[in-house]
Amino acid sequence: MDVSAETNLGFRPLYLQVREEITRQLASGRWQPGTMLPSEQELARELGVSQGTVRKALDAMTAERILVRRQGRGTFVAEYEESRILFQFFRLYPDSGERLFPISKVLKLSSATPNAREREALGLDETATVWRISRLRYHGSELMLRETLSLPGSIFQGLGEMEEIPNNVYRLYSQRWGVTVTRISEKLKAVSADEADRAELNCPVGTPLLEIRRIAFDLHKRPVEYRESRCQTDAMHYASDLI
Amino acid sequence: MDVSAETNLGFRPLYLQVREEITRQLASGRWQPGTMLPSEQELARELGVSQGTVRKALDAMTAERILVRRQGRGTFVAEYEESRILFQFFRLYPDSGERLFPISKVLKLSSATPNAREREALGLDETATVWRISRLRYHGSELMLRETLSLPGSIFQGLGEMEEIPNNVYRLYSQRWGVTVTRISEKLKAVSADEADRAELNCPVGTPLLEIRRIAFDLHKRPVEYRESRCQTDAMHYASDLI
DNA sequence: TAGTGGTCTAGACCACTTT
DNA sequence: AAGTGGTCTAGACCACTAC
Repeated sequence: MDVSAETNLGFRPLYLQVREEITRQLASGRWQPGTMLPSEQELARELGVSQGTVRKALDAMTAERILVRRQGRGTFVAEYEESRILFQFFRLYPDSGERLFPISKVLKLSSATPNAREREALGLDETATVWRISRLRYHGSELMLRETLSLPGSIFQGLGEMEEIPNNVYRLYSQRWGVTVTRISEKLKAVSADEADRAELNCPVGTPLLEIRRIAFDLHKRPVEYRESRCQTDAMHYASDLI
Repeated sequence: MDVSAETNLGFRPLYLQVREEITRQLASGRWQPGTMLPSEQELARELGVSQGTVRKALDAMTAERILVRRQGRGTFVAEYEESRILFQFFRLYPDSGERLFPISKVLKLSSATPNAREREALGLDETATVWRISRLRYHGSELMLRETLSLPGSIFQGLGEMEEIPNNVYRLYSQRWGVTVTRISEKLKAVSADEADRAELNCPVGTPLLEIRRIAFDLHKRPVEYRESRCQTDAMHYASDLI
């Protein structure tokens, strides 16, 4: 058999290996959100590759929004500032007027055995536990949606003892547990308001609501949050850009 | 005044100029969808820049899904095959089972003066005309949604004389009018089925429906299609990935 | 002025496809 | 074997920021 005619299956570009190594160091906590990475030249020396190869890795991570590069300043670990949450992770817009960061009011924080949907979304079994956070969210003074967040107890240890859950939970995950949310997958349906919706959202039973089922993934593509939201869309809409 | 301290406002990277030039030639019809572009080396010679600069331009256009690059074969103008439509431009999925390209049944094709929403979406005024295509769409044998497409009469001349509108309208736009859809923006709401929905979708008045208002843009970022869809989501969902 | 990322070039070599 | 895109390197220079 002529070896030269074979396909080289084991091939893995150097810049992808570099990206993985930088991701590993990031996950291990070498650089905190908001801090600067070493310069391209320095990383290249550290890793024993050329500066152009480091650049390709950093560019890929910038495209994934894990890093932020600023010409003349440096390369930084992305933070969960409100503007980023608003633009990257939140697709609900008011039909008219200014966009505001949603205010949250927590109704309940509890621990439970995961139900079927939580198990499937988070890859858990019946022996696991989840935290459940029920909350309402407001756009300004307008009640917008109600939702329940489900979080694996194994990852978010001690969550139940928190006195207050902030509006910006992704920043909390990052600061308290080192969990970096990088990708989100959402499934939408139109549903009818039930009795619970009526009680919490103050709308008649039967009102059409937008139901959003979200799974959030971390740096290692591990599911870390499952969320079910039910949203009134008479004055809001969900925006989606297909590129 | 020290010139060296000023910011260089007029700066425009060469690879962006190259991208624009290639986009211009693409829009002018030099290469049809599915055909191969000249090699990087050849384009570099034509345009008087280095091969690396051409590569950067082609990579950017590939990221925009205008081009498709295949190692060992060449760089091709993206086509509107069904798989691309399904993955890039169509976000509705069955809750279970296989995804199918939606079958369309045209109910009506007419010409009209644009209403307020059409004027705003397509940037038209009261003196313009639009084509309106009303149709039903099926996933297999399952009726999924009803929708109306609105198209500027000035762009899609002669559309009214067509005997049949194919399922894949973006391929039609491309083949017949040289209109290349590259980006789509959608706004979603949950609404209640009205009398017209009942009649066409065969569902009770009051059923929650997912309403999708879509604007499609061409190579020059010009709006070329406005679409309002109303979809039953008891067995389907709308998928959205936030990255 | 020094340091950072961004652009541009040139060339070598690799992986993949086609002939 | 020839031709394509993909990777990797090295170096020069540009644009931007901070000091």
